[in-house]
Amino acid sequence: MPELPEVETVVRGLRKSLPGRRVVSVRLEKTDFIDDPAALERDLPGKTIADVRRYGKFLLFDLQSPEGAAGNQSAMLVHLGMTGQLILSAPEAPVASHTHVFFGLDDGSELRYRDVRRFGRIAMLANGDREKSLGGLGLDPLEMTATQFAEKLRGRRARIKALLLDQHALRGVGNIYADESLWRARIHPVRLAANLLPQEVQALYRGLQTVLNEAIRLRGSSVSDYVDSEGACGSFQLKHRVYQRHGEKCSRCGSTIRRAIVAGRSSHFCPTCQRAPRKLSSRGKRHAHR
DNA sequence: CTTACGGCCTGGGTGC
DNA sequence: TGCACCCAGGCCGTAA
Repeated sequence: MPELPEVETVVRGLRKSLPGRRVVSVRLEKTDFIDDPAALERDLPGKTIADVRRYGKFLLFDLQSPEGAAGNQSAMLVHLGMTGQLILSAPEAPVASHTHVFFGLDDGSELRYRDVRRFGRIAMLANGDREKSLGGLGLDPLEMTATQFAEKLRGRRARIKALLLDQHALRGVGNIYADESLWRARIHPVRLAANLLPQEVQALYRGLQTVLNEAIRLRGSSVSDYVDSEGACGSFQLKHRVYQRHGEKCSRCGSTIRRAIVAGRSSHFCPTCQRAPRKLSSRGKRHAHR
């Protein structure tokens, strides 16, 4: 599933060839994941892609009108959801199943959007819409300081796993990198953010940055459908220590990795390295035997 | 306001 | 061969 490192890898790939390219055509198949399909077909052709950027798990295509000047702040927003792919192809290349959008470019190449589950999203953003769509998002985990991170956790009674996944707190972290960074910081996913010790917050900050940077270096984790803009798999899935490794041995202590539902998501952790808290929360339902 | 949780979207994989 | 079921990420509505 595309999270920060996967989206970053796609963006870096697209930046090698898209800036300066003009979109000459848009062809749509299924459109139920597109905010306004008619607007996409009407407004995108003729625009030049000035830049491609990542914002959390979103890709942002900055667009320029041919005339220059007026109405020049438009952009296209893409979220890959769980199975979304953006792949640069030759127009004559075979079309993979579940390919729903074809962007024809002025150099004769084609950018294709493929999404098996269609949990992704595409939207055209006019001048003022950028703030509306992206303004509520939290800190970028690779740009924040340790102090900003600690500040974000302070006083929060939510489980740390839920907070890591909350895009309004941090932008870009998903299930894989939440579990992997918690393992590195030796923090159990049900711990309340406010109860983390300063040195644990520090360890989590470092764990997040280490895991995310290493995952970017290895071009992301290909666990389901993820591939980069050239259709190639990443390899960070080979470095996962807990994610989807339940039943295997912890590489640090040899205990058996467990899986449990936390914050509505399956969570993977080492029960020895990542100690469960005594009390789950103020309305804990555990009897606390022993 | 904060947090928790269930439901919804979809379809590939799994297990019977 | 079929088929019910699980599960994924994000988001939204509801409840406490």
